[in-house]
Amino acid sequence: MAEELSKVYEPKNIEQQAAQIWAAGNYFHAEPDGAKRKPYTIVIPPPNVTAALHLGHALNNTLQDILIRYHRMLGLNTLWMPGTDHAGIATQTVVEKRILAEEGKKRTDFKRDEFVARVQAWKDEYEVRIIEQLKAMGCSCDWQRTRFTMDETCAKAVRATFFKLFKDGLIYRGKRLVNWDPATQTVLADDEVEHETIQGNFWYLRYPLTEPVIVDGKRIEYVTVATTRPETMLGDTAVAMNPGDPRAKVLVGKSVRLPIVGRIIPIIADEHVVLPNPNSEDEKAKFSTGFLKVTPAHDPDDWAIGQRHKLEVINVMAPDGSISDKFGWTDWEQIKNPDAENLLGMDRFEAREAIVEWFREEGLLEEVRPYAHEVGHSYRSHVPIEPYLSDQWYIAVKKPIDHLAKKFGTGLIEETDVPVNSLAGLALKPLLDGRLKFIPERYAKTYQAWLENLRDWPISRQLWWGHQIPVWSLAFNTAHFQSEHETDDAYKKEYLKLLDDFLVSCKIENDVHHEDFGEILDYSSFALRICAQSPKAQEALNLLVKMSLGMKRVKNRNEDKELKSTFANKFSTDALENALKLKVKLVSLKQDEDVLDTWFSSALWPFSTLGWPDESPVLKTFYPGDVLCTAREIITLWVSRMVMMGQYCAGDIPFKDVYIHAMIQDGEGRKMSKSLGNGIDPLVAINSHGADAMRFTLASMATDTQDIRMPVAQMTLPDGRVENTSPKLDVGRNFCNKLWNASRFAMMNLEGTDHAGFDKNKLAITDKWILSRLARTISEVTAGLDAFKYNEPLNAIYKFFWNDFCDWYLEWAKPRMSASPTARAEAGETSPLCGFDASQKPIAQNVLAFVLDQTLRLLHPFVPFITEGIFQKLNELAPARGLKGIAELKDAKALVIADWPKRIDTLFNEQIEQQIDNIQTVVRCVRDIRSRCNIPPSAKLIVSVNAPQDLSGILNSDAGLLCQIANLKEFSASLSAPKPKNAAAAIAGQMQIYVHDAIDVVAERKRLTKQKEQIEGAKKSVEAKLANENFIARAKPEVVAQTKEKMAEYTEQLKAVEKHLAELID
RNA sequence: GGGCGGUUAGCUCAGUUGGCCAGAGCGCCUGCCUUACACGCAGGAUGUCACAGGUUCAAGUCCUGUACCGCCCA
Repeated sequence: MAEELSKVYEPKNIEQQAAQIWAAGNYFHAEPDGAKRKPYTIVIPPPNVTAALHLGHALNNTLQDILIRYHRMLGLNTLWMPGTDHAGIATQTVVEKRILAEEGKKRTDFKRDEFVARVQAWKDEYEVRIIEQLKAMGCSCDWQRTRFTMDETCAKAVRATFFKLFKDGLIYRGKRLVNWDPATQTVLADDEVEHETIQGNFWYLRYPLTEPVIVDGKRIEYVTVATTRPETMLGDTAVAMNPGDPRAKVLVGKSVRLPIVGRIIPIIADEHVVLPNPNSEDEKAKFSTGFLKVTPAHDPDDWAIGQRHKLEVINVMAPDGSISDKFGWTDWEQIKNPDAENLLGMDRFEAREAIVEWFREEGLLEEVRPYAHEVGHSYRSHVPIEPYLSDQWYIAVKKPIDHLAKKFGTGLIEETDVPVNSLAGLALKPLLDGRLKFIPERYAKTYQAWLENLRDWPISRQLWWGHQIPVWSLAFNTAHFQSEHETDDAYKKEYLKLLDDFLVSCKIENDVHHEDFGEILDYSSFALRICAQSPKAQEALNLLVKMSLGMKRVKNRNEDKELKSTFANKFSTDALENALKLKVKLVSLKQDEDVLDTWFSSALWPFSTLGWPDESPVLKTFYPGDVLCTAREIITLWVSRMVMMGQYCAGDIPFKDVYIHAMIQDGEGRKMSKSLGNGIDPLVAINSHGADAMRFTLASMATDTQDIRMPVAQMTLPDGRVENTSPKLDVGRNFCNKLWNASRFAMMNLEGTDHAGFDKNKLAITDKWILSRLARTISEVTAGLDAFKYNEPLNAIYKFFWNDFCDWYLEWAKPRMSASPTARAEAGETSPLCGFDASQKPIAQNVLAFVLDQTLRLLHPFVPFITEGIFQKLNELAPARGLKGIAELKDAKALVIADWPKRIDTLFNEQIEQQIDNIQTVVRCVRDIRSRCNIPPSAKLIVSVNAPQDLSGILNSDAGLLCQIANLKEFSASLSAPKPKNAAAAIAGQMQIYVHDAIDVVAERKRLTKQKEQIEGAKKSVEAKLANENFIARAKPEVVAQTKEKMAEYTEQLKAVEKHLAELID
């Protein structure tokens, strides 16, 4: 059977095989077990359904899988919750692009639900691909629990949370400047704005003062503002200057007449204004006049100034970026003049030219200076972004929540303006208390600083793809009541009564919450907003919406009739009656068209996926979770919000540890991206090198730095495609191949292993040595994983497996396991020094099986497929693998659920490790001489060693090991061993090693001279230390002692080298 | 503008609390198809630890400053 194993590791087969075993055993599935085992939970950062996974995802998920598999083997009840994110704007955008490219249609050519269906189809396709990719990477997620941020389970949590927030008064509507793309007429998220440097101008415009003033004896008629966007001056509502400006005393409080427009606007004082300084390095100071035109509706900074000074906000543009009086030019009626009217309808850039020209003609254009500056551009249409004023929904993050005061306390968090019982406080406090930890620690700062300076969270997006905001606005027409009531309050009372009757008769009064009256939409109506939590309440409202529309469009009486009967059936005839009563008084009723920010649903992910708000054993067992593993750009966007919402909704932080991993870059330190074409597709990596190889490479690169570079190289695949891969992947593949072959070799020798024949008293020194090394490795790997290290434990296993186990142990074990003494004799093993003891076979076999078994377990979290494959074969060949009296092992059907190796302190053996180290040194010296003197490997040599008595004794007792591995025919060591004539000599530690009959004098001299220089160099630095009185006096005693020992050793060595060199000259 | 990193061999990176004549893998050079592995074996060469100061008996490691590269937030 062992012969069937291929000579080269072929990942495909073994990946399939292992995946089948895991699936058949359903090992990834977690169920509550009544707290028999400690639970361990990780929720996946749900990948966007926008696109397939890239290498960064591969890293992210590999690291999570390592943690998950490790903890599963530790025996915890381990859940890795998988799923995907709908990624609102990103996904909608890709789909829009594709539809435009393939069908020439725009989003607005579809009805909303038609378009959403198209996005849904995209999502279905990519969700499948993503899950397949994760599986191909070996991720051991609980696939049965796979969630999607817009599925019914998650939607329920979204509704419940929104409702809770709404009820707690944390949700409100407010105005905000958004990134507006006038070409496609959509809002863009900040990260969809690309900053480009533009060669533009500063235009210096004169604004005449309404009354001239005298400053320092000079009469001033106007102030000059500098702007890069003259067209926005139409919306100016103030001119600001720094209060520190010497002219401010006189000018602040005065006003100017805005050219073209004629609006009288005040001069105000604001710290934000940069003082002019023509010699400054600071560009802003260099170009500043000290006067800043303030346009709150068209610039974020000006907006802030406007807020501080309660300035009027005047929007002079239409959504397409043209100058318009229709979208918030509140004083247009007063302004209206031919010069301004001329500008209406002009594109913003046309208007810019026209306005500059106007100023020039009027003699108000003081100067034009070229200026290079950053301008935000739409990543979609590439036109400059327009900051545009619009209404948005917000969550108040610093508002205290009364009913949480009992649990979380009240008051401000020290040195902040964040109330403990506000959303921001709920997220910040656990960090300060040490309950929430970041790894690496430095990222805690990012988190903390963000929360401390947090502004209210805008949660609405003008998109179609996402969770539609569950708020319905009603407007009542006061005209309907005029005969009955005289005061507003009386109207309100009646509206409320009508509404309540409706809600009660629908039995949804507990599922909705409405804001107080108060917002006046226009002179003839009042409005209120209803937030509905349950699908039932939403249905009632939506039916009411439809009925209201039907009423107005009398054309379809059948439809209207049908609606009514549907309503009556779903609710009751009573309810219908109330609905109709209500309907009559309505001017409008509609659901808010916006959707929620994607991060809103993501924030709930750690508990929405577990079925919250339903209290179930699953939620109880697996929430709160343990670790979140993600990238650093997500700390503020996502991590903070999960903690916030976890506390607010589920009453506890969603995880204790946040592991932040590095970002993968290409060899030049650039982000991997589609546009640069420097990305690596994980599936290509898996196909070319194997999933385990990819994981190995990624994990070995995972240190706590912030970036990791992965040189990208093109490679032709077997099917002829040319794809990006990386030479770094070879590292992993080579390791897997080594693992494969060493295991193959081991298994060739394990057939018929006599487990009972093991006797711990017969362990060879090499057995004790490899077990000591193993014990060390187990404790290093375990400690490393517990500390969220990946590269260190992997390195430790790599060294152990390759440099100890394969390079030395296997070589030494070969003869012990070979068929028979006769066979060995035939193979030329005749030296009496390499004696053969038949009783050694089961000892070597059992140790070999044990060490291989333990190695597989240690490696499994990193390279799950190959280790599972080998483990299965090992189970067939050597089913029992413990070492009687040393380490017992429990059987495991599959490695994925096998026990993690236990620390075996009794196996540590410092002395034996030292002993083998000496032997290895001798062997290396012999090999070095062999290589330099061109002695063929096949030549059997005679070697003697001059070394202190005790060391000589040890070497002599291990002569067999030396002979075997260095291919010697004779070996001896003694205190007084002389250097034979024609021998080459090497000096190492306290040993002088003589290889007899190696007579290349030239090579020998070269070698010894070099060694002499080396020793001299080392001696010199040690001498210098010892000559320094301060060193003797102040350094730690053990360091001084160590240095003295070294000094003695170097002195001896130098003597020996010099002697050998002298003899050589003779 | 604020914050956080990085700069160590040709390349990609380790280097724990200062004790190091500075390590690994790849690449390079030499010799090997040695019956597990040429995706391998054996051996070898390779560094002003970005720069300038400082602290210390001792600095790649700690402190200050400079330069360059990168990321995040405004």
